Amino acid sequence: MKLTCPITGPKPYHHGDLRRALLEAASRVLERDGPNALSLRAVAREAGVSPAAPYHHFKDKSELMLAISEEGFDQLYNFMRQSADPDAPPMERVAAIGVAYVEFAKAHPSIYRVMYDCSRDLEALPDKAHKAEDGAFSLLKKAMIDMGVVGPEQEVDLELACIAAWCAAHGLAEMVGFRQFDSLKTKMGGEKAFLAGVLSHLGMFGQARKRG
Amino acid sequence: MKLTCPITGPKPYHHGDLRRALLEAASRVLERDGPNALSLRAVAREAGVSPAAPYHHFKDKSELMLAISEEGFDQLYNFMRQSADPDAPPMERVAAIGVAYVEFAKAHPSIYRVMYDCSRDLEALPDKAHKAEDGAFSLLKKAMIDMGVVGPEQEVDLELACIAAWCAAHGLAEMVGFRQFDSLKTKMGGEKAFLAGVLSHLGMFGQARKRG
DNA sequence: AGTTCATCTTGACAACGTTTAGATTAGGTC
DNA sequence: GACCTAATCTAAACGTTGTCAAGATGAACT
Repeated sequence: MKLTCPITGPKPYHHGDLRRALLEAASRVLERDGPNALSLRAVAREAGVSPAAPYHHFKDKSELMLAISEEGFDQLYNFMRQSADPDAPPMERVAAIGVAYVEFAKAHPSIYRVMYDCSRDLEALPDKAHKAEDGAFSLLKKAMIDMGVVGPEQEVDLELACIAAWCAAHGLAEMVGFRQFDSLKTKMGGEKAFLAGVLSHLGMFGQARKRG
Repeated sequence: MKLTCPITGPKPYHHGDLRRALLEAASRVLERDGPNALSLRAVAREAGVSPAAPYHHFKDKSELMLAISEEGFDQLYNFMRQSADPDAPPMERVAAIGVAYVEFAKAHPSIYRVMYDCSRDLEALPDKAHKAEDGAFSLLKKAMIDMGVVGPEQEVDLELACIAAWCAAHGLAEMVGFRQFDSLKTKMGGEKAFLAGVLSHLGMFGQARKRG
């Protein structure tokens, strides 16, 4: 059967660009049924192909997950970039990046979960394997340089500060992902105030808020 | 068959205290084969019982995992308590607690993974469901009060500071769990210096290091 | 037109979580 | 001591999963 999509036009192989279709199907499954329902077979089912079809595009399940993860980090990078107004003062920009990170994790909890499940399974592998994060990470690094808290001569300290910022954002993202903190939120008058409050205690985000 | 263990003596039910045995078997599987190999059947196999036996002691797999998780948080709590010398100045104590947290996660990566996999699956449940963390969390809170950074009158701010500290520690624990940071570590002359460096950027741990 | 090769399907396998029905045995009652 | 009840364990099965081998299909090139 020849499936020529009216939008994207004719596809390169006899059943279309299945790799792309699988990733989109995975995204749909993820949003609809959550990360625990994300099986290879469910993705194949959603894409309308046999359970073995994905094996011609991904070595195994973990490679599919990794591809989803990479798309997720791309989305995260774009969102962080959009949220950081390049004309804003550097400190505000760093703070905005941190807030964007947490907001992304909260808006797309399933994708965020897959992203870090993959990272966890890449455990003990060389740093090169984690290339997915690099785009977002270098965006943060650039903003931190502009911020001028760490001089450009101390690149070690810059790296440390960026790692620390990433830890803080990831820790907070996870925490608000699986804890409610309801009583505290109401006591503070909303989630936004709560997030700002926690961030004010967290390293360079705190610095940014104190000075900005 | 009557199995009377020579060490622990006769067991209450006809095949012994299976609940305890299952948890110990799970711990063994976890250390030997890692978190991805932790299946209900594998635990039953390790304990020498049928695949259906665990269902008389745990509602389902997630309840087994939760029990393991609770034991893990107990261990974490004890390790944190041991590491925080009660006679040391408060700021040192807070720093010691943070370092102990990260060291525990690094020393028992499989258990740590199960602990937070459970937390993630308890997502969107009331805070009461997360009672496992509470022991360790209140230990931190006590040390923070002694530290005197946040006055006891502002209990909201105290809570925020504790949450922030937990986020920082968890974020760092995960980060060093699945990233090597090898070049940076060697550049700094060891892992200890690296950890201290990152911590110095992270909120109240940073404060503790700057002042202590 | 025919060959080649990537792509997809079919059918199978082991392992998993879970349920049902039946065997075993501990603890309390006569 | 015999008996009953209820808790505990086993055996067998079901549906699902990740994965693979064998065969069918069709696109692209000669």
